[in-house]
Amino acid sequence: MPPGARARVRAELTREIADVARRHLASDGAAALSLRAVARELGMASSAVYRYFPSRDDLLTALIVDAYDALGEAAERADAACPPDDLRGRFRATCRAARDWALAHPHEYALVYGSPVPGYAAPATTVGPAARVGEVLCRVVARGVATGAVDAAGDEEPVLHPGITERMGLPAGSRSARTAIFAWTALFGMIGFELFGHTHNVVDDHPAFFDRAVDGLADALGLPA
Amino acid sequence: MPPGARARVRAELTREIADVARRHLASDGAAALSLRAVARELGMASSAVYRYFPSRDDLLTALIVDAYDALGEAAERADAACPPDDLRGRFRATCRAARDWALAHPHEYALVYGSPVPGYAAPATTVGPAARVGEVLCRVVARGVATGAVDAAGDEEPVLHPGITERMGLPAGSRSARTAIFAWTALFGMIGFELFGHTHNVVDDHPAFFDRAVDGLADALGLPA
DNA sequence: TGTACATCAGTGAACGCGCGTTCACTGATGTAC
DNA sequence: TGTACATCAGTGAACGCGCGTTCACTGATGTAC
Repeated sequence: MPPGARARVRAELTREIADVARRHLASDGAAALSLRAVARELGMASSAVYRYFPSRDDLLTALIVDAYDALGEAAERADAACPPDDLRGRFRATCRAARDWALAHPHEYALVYGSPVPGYAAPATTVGPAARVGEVLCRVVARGVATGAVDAAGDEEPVLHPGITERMGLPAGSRSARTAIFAWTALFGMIGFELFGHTHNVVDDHPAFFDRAVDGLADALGLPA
Repeated sequence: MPPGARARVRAELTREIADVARRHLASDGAAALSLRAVARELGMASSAVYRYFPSRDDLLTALIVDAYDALGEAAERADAACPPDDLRGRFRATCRAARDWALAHPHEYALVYGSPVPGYAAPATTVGPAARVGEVLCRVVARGVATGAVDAAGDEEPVLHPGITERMGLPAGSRSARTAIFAWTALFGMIGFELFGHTHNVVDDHPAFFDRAVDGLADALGLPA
């Protein structure tokens, strides 16, 4: 037996616990997630879960990281499936992927983009995964800058964090960069409103509404049609 | 004594309970709101609260309605303080009022625009109050339509609920109406992202970022500068 | 290869907590004659 | 104006629940000689 035999079993069960927790999250929401219920479903004593996750909050953190990663990966794959210079197509595909993922995983979406869980402070581990969708959008803009398709003027008073504009290859006072970040917030605003029912009796055809709005954002960014 | 003496005391205490509950909500969030804690703070038996609110959910509903109303009133007042034909000014003032209110009442904002409270179904009572901010924006657009400042073309495939476009005095396939609803979702997207910390280390100057984004939305709506 | 020991997974009982809601009740406040 | 009665506010005990976390423990799995 390899020395990692025990470790592998351990990793397996850790994953299994997280899977069950994710399913509970998906059906009942974050507030209803309980260590005891997860342990019950796995047929083990509630105390045994503590061998794998030191506390409920750590389990929650794992789910948050997983949700960000799943959403981020969906966005990245959609983007990667487009020709690199089809900027508008990449932008559209990324936005759609985010919406599709959110509609398919409403509770996981709510966990990361809804109200902060009371008494829970997100650790640094979540920062990287949380940034993935935004970074896809940044890369689209960066490509546009490189090929000259995106306006690189920087005549505004800077409002963004310097690292963001830098990553897009744009000056601090860039209108394009600011618009990209706005598009990012607007994207999740639309998704959240649809998911949480605020557009009920307001929007009839959600997919079409979304697509047109995304095209409007692409226009604002000056992405070639 | 007037016959309403008892009723007045009753109304007073009902308000007092809601006030305490709102303070608890403001400091600890919706999930932590408990009938017992409210009763404790008021120095009464927890069972006594049931004379005023038949259940925890009814108390929550009252708070939700109050939050929507407070936000709606803030938006309406900001709008009303502008000259009726200063469309861009009205739009800007409404958006800013919404942001200001949200920043001042983060937990109440989260209660109504964050994740849906698990196991809670919003009753019809909340529908009217929930629509107030959106209706202010509709009225601004409607005014623009009346004076000819807003583009009244309707050559798109309709995606909105008919009642919405009707209220703005626009045809079903109106680009302006669709953009207005998009602006509404984008507005709350920005506010939510700022409030829930997603723009931390992304946006440095939030008020300036917000103002420029709002101006961008006003541009998209074609509101005269 | 075989034995002695250390490591680790998992158990089950318990602690202490707070919650929403119900119920039979005591008094006080209003109402009708 | 005074009394008999109904209404209502508020009490306090109780029910039943589920939670996160701790702790001393039993066995099984791996390790070192």
